[in-house]
Amino acid sequence: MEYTVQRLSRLAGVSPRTLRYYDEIGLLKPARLNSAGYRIYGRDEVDRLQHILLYRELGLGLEQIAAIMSTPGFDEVAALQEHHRQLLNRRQQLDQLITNIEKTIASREGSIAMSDEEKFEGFKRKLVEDNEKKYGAEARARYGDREVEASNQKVLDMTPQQMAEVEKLTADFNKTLQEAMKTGNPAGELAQRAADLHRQWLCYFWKSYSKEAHAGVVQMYVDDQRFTEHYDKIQPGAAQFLREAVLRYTGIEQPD
Amino acid sequence: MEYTVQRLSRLAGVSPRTLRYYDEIGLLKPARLNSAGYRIYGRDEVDRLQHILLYRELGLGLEQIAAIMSTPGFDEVAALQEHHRQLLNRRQQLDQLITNIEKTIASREGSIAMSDEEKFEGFKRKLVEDNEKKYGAEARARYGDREVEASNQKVLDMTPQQMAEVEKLTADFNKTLQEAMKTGNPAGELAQRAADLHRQWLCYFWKSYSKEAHAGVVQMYVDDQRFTEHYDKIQPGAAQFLREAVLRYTGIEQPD
DNA sequence: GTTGACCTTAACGCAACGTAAGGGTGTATA
DNA sequence: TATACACCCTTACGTTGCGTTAAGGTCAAC
Repeated sequence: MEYTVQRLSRLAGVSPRTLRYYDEIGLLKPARLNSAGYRIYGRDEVDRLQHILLYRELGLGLEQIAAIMSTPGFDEVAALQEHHRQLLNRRQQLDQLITNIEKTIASREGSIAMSDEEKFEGFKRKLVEDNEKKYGAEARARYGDREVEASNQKVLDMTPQQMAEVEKLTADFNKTLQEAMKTGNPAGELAQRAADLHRQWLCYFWKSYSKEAHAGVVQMYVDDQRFTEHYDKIQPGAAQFLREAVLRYTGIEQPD
Repeated sequence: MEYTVQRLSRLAGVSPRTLRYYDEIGLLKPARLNSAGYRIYGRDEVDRLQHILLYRELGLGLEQIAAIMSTPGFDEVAALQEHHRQLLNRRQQLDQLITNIEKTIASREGSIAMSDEEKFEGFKRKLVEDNEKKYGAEARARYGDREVEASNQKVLDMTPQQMAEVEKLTADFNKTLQEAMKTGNPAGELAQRAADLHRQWLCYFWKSYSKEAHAGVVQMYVDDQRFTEHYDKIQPGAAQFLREAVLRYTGIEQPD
């Protein structure tokens, strides 16, 4: 079966403009152009479009979708299974929101009073969700599902006061790290204070602290470009510097 | 409790920019400005923001949110209940998508085959959803839940061929109506043909046709600005003209 | 009295399209 | 054979809901 833009658009429930746009950005090229330059789509393109829409439905950006679908070892079934899992997750989030609305209705009707913090509970869960979207798959691969769930739960359980403390800690840590880098010495006092602040910070997210895990995570900061970029915003080379400092702090992999 | 932009933003999990933007478009004004022009939010604004975020979570545009929240007889609890219903709806849609993914996985593994139409099933439901978002609440209020559900179900059950027929019918109807308006006579042959096409069109969405309902719906086209605007795009005065034509067609409220 | 963390407005940037504008194509029908 | 009409094309500017500098006031603390 061959489709022109409009036919395919009707089949899939998107606009012709969307298909042209996807062509323009190279996300979904037509199988061929006819003599007059019309876009002609075939069976493969139908399948590809279906996938694109699935990913889109999951909230991924088109660029990310393109990246995922073009990776050489792209395992379709595995990817679908992963998204199946995410959809289940999202349904859970929806349930939370539904509960939240029900509670709100009840409070409007005067039966329960809600604190300011409670009012935003559903949204806080969303923060966790967004984080999941960014780092979830990799984090799970590295640490296993149980660890990640525990971390998420800890964030959800935080009071606003604790949230504020975490933010303060983050700020302190950033400042201290920046100061420490000026000294250039990852073994110095400032650097060790930064490492300690980093440990404190981690303890807000981990159910238990270990030196090994701490050393592991800063190693990841160096290995994973996204983390590197994040820390390098504080100052170029920050991820590297932090790793050196934490290795000394934990006493693991003592350099000679 | 009083909040500055950043404090409130942290409480609610949004950015300060978002709060300033909401102020800018008049969606959420601070309770007052302090002597230096700082925005100061109070308890009422916290509540209002919570509502805004709830609506936003439901996928409503900010303009629509403002409209809903500013209508004079705005019944908060009723609105919340309406959204509660929509959330349940959305969960159903998610379930549909999950089913679709499961089917896709199965088909990738070679156990079943999917038709091109099936591949987009979950997404077609989204069309219905979007429609719901626009007109759902009012439609339900006017016709009751059962009628609306039935209509949605009919759309979902449509084959692509039927969808195409509907579109053809829509085009025919638009053209005929336009022609009819040139004659200026809502009782004329062309106008009556337009009315008949309109009846046919309705039959794709209604589980049963009645002259009374037909007359009622064209009256609504005139009363409801959004419909009026839609039909007036065909030609100014189209909604009015169609109403006259259909009243003659159905023989209801015969004018003298 | 000077940091540093807040606040302000103004303005441009962004994704993912929607929406004309201006023009070619193709086929059915008068 | 002409012409109508439903398609198709590219180009390009508009939209939503903010993110992100830029350029500059405010204020509590050291």
